[in-house]
Amino acid sequence: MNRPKRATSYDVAEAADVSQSTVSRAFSGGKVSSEVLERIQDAARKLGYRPNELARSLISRKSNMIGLVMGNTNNPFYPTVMSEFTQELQRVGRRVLLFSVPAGQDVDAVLPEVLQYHVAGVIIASATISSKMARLLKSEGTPTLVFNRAIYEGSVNSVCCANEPAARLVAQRLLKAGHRRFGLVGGQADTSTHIERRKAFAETLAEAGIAKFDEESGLNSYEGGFAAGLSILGKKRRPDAVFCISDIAALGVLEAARHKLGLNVPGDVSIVGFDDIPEASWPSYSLTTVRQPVKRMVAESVSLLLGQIDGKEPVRKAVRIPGELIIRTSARI
Amino acid sequence: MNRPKRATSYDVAEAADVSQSTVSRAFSGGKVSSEVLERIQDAARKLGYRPNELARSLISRKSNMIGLVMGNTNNPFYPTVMSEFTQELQRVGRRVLLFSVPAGQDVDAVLPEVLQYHVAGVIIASATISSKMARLLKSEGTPTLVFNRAIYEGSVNSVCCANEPAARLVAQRLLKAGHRRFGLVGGQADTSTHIERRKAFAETLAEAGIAKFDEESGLNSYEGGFAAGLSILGKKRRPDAVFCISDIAALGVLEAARHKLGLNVPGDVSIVGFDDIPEASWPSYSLTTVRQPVKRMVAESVSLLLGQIDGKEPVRKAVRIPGELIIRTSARI
DNA sequence: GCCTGCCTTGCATTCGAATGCAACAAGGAA
DNA sequence: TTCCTTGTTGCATTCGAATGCAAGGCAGGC
Repeated sequence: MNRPKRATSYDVAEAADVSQSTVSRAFSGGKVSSEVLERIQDAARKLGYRPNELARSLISRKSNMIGLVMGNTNNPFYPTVMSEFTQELQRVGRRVLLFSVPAGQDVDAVLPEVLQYHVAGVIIASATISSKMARLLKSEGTPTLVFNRAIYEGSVNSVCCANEPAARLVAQRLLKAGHRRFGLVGGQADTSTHIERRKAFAETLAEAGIAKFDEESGLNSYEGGFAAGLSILGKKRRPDAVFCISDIAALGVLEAARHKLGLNVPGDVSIVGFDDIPEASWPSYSLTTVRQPVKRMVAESVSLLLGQIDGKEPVRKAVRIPGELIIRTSARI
Repeated sequence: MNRPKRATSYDVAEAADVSQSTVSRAFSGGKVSSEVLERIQDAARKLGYRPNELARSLISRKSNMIGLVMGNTNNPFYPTVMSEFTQELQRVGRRVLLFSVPAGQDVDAVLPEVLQYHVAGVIIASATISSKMARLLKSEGTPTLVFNRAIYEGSVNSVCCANEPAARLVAQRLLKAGHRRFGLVGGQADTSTHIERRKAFAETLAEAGIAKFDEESGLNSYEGGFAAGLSILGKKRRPDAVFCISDIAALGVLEAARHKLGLNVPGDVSIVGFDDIPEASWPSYSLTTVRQPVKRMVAESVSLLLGQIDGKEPVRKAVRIPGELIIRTSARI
């Protein structure tokens, strides 16, 4: 590999008959007379010169890469999130350095690697952050934002959906429509999304005098939802309403109900999801669900993180974006 | 932002009472006596030192970042691809610098930006590369791989599905099963996936004496497929078999057929897709389709690119991975 | 005891761009 | 004319780690 040497600022400097410093200033917004600027741009164009971002980041001690750490990739909600983040960050001139958390590992393993790249900030989606890592990030001074997980301690910003009012509303509407036996298909038990949605749902039922409901884990995957659906709806006294912590699990439940158990949805059982992934709106499902406004959440996340990078925003902020109940036909509501 | 200074190799050197060079060697596999190595590792642990990847890449003139350029993100096939690439590259110790091609723009706009980061290689997925860019990449000496698009000229490697035999097989099976009026729901007309699949399909029909078939663009999106389905199946003399260039469009066609036009699938019309996205296997769809073996394609892509980076592989290679016809119930076949 | 050779370590330089400071030119005020 | 101001430009240094080369230590062979 005799990799051809790329043109550097020195090459351009020589060609334009100026010093390297001037070339640098020409490309980073410094003061340069218009006549010289033109000469430099001409030379740069001829040589195919573009500043080396690595050198730039090294000397200026600030990179414009953002580390994006993604956990679970089974759930089609997250590809959407990832793609929104990439586009939004790109729009504001930032680059995305992508990390995925390998199945079975946790974020702690990859975060140090992210930091080796001296990213300007870190976004953690679909995963929580241990207090050990929170401390690490703080001591390194790397602004961090956790997406779609609430952080109850530490100094990390977070943006997530207002889970509790949304879950409460779902329970209220189901109750009001006359449902009496409930089921819940959860996600990972230790995530804030699961905990908060479950808690608000359970409390609302309890307030109406319903102390118990069936519960299964849907693992935030289609297959998990399918299995949970079979189990929860296969019983003699099956629920007449099932609330699912994620749409992808809800679709699994729906398929199991219709195609495996021969149930009518919503005739025999109402099914409600959470997320509003694209599939939820397809006619075969027409899933009633809580929409997480991804675009808004992502935009808010990015602006919060950028503010923190620029040192303007307060250190600790937990933003909650309200969800929206989308009524379709999978529930009598 | 008084960003706390991070520990450098000099700090570690001082703490371990060795020179900076020795610290560097300790972290990059050079020769260091075991006694000294231990001292260095102790000091590094205490200081929380990790080598700065940017400085490393700058001096050694090789980064371990791979630029991943993604086009179309509507099609759920690509999130899968992206996630597989991320995991596979991470597995071999590479990082992914992610770029998305903004809607309406082409790859030419983002490639120069990718190169500013002096990535070790570039993977372009879901988009083609102009010959101008191919020249640029060659002159910069950046190994490049195009995924899921055939490249007919230039010196760029590519990995894609063997589209023609697969499409031919679909046509043959549909013919054999007695279908006589055909429809095709295509993707973007200028992509090799569209062109190759369409061509093989058309040729096979022609060989059987069927010169004409209805054609619509499904835009490789659910909505596009839905609209195409309405148009193509809403006619008086509608096709009894529709082949779709992508699963996501096929699902749109299927929904339109069933829920808008009241057709029975496969009773009234057979529908066949291409990709085998997860949704295709869900009972509501049970889509007969051609599976693109994503894992194999990705693994092959990565190994090809790495080979090129290490200077071992030949410069030009077009790998074709055979697809597999997955028979489900959306087609009488 | 001395020389040879290997192994480990340190010194000095390098990658490519940013930036504080000094030098300089041009223009205006006194 | 002289002095001062303002605006450009260049010089020298810096970021943090890798690496060629030379120096030093130590063992083995003679």
